[in-house]
Amino acid sequence: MPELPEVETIRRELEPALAGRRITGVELARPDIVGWPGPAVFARQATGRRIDGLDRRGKYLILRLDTGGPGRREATPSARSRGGVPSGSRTELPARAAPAVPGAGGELVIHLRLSGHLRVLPARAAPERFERARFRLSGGRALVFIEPRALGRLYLVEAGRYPAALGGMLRMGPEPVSRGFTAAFLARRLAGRKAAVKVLLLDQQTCCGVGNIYSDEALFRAGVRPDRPAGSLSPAEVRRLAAALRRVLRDGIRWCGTTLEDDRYRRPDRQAGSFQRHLHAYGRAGEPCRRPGCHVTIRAARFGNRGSCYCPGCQH
DNA sequence: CTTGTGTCCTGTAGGC
DNA sequence: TGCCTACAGGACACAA
Repeated sequence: MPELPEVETIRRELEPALAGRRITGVELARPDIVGWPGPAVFARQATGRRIDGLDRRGKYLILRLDTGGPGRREATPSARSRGGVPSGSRTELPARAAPAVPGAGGELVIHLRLSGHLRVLPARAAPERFERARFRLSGGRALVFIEPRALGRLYLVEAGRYPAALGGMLRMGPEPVSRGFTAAFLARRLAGRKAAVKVLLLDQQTCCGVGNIYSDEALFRAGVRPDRPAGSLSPAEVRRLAAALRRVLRDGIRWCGTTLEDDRYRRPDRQAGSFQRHLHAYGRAGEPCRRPGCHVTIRAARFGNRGSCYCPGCQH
């Protein structure tokens, strides 16, 4: 499942292929994956705009778009349907100039949720299995959004102006790989809370970009059990946890993310990431702890309706 | 404000 | 073989 390191890997690997390209058309195989605004408005307003660069915030990937203002090239209308696609299963929207959006340009925000993938393919490539949306680009290629579970979402907003559907973007805490993410900040977030520390780590207001894999790994590295009441951590444990979060996420980026057998995450070029080789806790229930000298069996448990794995020998 | 639960969505795995 | 259920997971809505 794409968490911060996976989304950051995708951002880095897609940027060269996307930056400077213009969106010449949008096809929505599943209009309901558009979270904001309505699918027709989304497609119309995305069309014709240039991708200036890619950003990431937490698990959100952001395609920075130009203003769609003066000097914008009129997009080429394309009613040509692609071969082999049953008409009707796909909403083909006419490409038309969007009304100029005032201000600093737009953002095409993508959340991959649990199983979303992005690929850059020849524009006329046959539809991928589970393809939900396709952005045709200048230069003869297309950005394809593939999402088996259809929980992932696409949003189109004016830069920085997030609707309620994207309110999490505004409430999100500091980037855990940045200097703004300090032990003092984490301590404030955990102080006085009775909820399991694992549950709070998954809260994007506490540690944005963290999901189940990296929270389990950070807790392992910090030597803290996931079910500890958050407020019960000592200052030293909070410091270890803040450092572990930062390091585990950086390591995840260094190894280009975690690709498990279920293939829920792959890099845009279909290569696997390799952080799975460095996992100590996540997905290892029933296997022996990998820490030298510790052979305790990794245990599985559920907190806050979520699976967790931890080592009873290393985590207290 | 905090905490817990339900919802979305669909492929996969397991039981019988 | 085939149906059924449980499960996975992130984010949000809602209830207590």
